[in-house]
Amino acid sequence: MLQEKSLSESEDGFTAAQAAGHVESAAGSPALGVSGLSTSLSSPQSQDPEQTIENIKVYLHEKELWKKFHEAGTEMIITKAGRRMFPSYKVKVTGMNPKTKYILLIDIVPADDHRYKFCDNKWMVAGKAEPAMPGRLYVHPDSPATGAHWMRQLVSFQKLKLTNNHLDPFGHIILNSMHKYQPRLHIVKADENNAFGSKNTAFCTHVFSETAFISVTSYQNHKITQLKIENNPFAKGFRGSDDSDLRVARLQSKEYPVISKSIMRQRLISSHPGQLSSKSDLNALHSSHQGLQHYQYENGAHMQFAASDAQDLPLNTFTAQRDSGLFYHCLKRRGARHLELPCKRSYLDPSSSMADDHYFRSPPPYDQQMLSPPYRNEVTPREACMYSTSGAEIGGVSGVEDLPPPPPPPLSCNMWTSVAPYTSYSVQTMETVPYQPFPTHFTTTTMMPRLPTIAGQASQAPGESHFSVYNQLSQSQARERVPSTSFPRERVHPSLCERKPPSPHTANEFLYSQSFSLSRESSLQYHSGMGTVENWTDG
DNA sequence: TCTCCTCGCACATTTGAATAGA
DNA sequence: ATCTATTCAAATGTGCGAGGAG
Repeated sequence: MLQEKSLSESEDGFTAAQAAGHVESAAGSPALGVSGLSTSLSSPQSQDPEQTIENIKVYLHEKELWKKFHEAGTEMIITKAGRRMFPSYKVKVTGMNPKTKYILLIDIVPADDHRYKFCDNKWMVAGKAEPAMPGRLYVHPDSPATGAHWMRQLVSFQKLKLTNNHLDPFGHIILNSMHKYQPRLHIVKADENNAFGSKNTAFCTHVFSETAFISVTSYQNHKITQLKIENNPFAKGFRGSDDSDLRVARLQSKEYPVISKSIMRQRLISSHPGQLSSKSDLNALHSSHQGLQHYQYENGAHMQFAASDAQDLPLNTFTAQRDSGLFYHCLKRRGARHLELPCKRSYLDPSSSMADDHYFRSPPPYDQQMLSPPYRNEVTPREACMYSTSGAEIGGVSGVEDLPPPPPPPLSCNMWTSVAPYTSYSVQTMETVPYQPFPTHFTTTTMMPRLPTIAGQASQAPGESHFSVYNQLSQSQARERVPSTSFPRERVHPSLCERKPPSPHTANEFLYSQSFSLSRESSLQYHSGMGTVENWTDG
């Protein structure tokens, strides 16, 4: 998995905007059973026209499952300690140069600037979004690795975690609850230092519209709960049987199975079918986006987004909201499973989406919202507040393997940054809520595991983006460094909950932060500042 | 009263160390 | 001594639901 080290110096920070070239669409491959959007930037470094980065194609794994969730309105739980995404983000990558090293990373950007609420069994705009959470990147732990490695098997980001803890010390991606987000996959060509800090760094971005979701602290839509339980092995305990129903009922000191609140809510909602039609722009959360979007980078590079197999995508979703007059028998565990309830018809009913498309044609599709003209927010002053290690400057430093491990990240200066909403598309929308400006910059923090070296961070001039580097702690490691209140689980021994300096053993995992900037004019632009990430080695 | 969030719980899977056997 | 397979406990990942904050 890991490759040979390269300790030569790099020159500059990650300057994506310097990566000239264009982007082309990538069609899904039915043979692979996966498909998705694909965007890429060509690189001036690319020598082999057959192996340029724009030839990389990415296919979303378990797309059918994603679509199921998408149709129901995907929700992702966020917790203080961090929660994995389910379905997990897994992709099949092709078209890489087998010998070239790449870095794969994910960021999650706001899909719009709204806050939502789940009302009358549908998502509705509840106001303006909270200030954007500090943008963070999740770098695949295998990064950097050769194209052969990435293409050998599925690339899984299942360990990515989402949190609503603004002070999260673990490097989890920080989100606001009840907000809509869009994950994006970035493939960055590693430079000679196995980093992407050099000039002419090539990268491409891939967006799968069906992976968009609303972050919640508890599930709002019963359909999503059921889908999670049915598909997530860890939730198997909530899959009921008659026996288990009785067992649970006994555990709950009830003679008979009970009906959960969610079932009751569903029942209530179902009894008011007239309220189920939706004007929420979230209704469109799941309509497919077809067509190609073309973007120009400030350096002249172009980018296109293509719904590679948009024909496979459902026209829309939130089936429950559509079939207002219909009922289905929903099953509920914890006592209520196998009780026939007057809920709406099953969301698994494949015919439902076909029959009820018209319910969603009026409101702007969710995808279209994300395709809406970008908006601009204030750039928060916090953006300039970045954690800086005591190590060497990021830029142009090599051989930092010899540096002592950096101090643990403070609770969190660099985390207060703004995040640009997802603005990858720019088609007109029927959105009735006017878009607000979106920030010209957003800073992201990158987790860089398995890196044996660490580099410091250059000071940052106002308005400039940069990288900051510090230890990325594994969950267990991090638990040893934060107050126990962050981790209610009893298994965390109190004595382990004190903050303490990272040991040399933990120094091989790093948390990088970097800044991207997005400009309204170019729809999607990546700027780099003075900083750079150094020595992404294979340790 | 309502919405949203936190926390502890039970249950399941995953992981990794210890052990046995070839 | 090494490698592989098995076992088992700990760690981790789930949704549920009570209760609290605002």
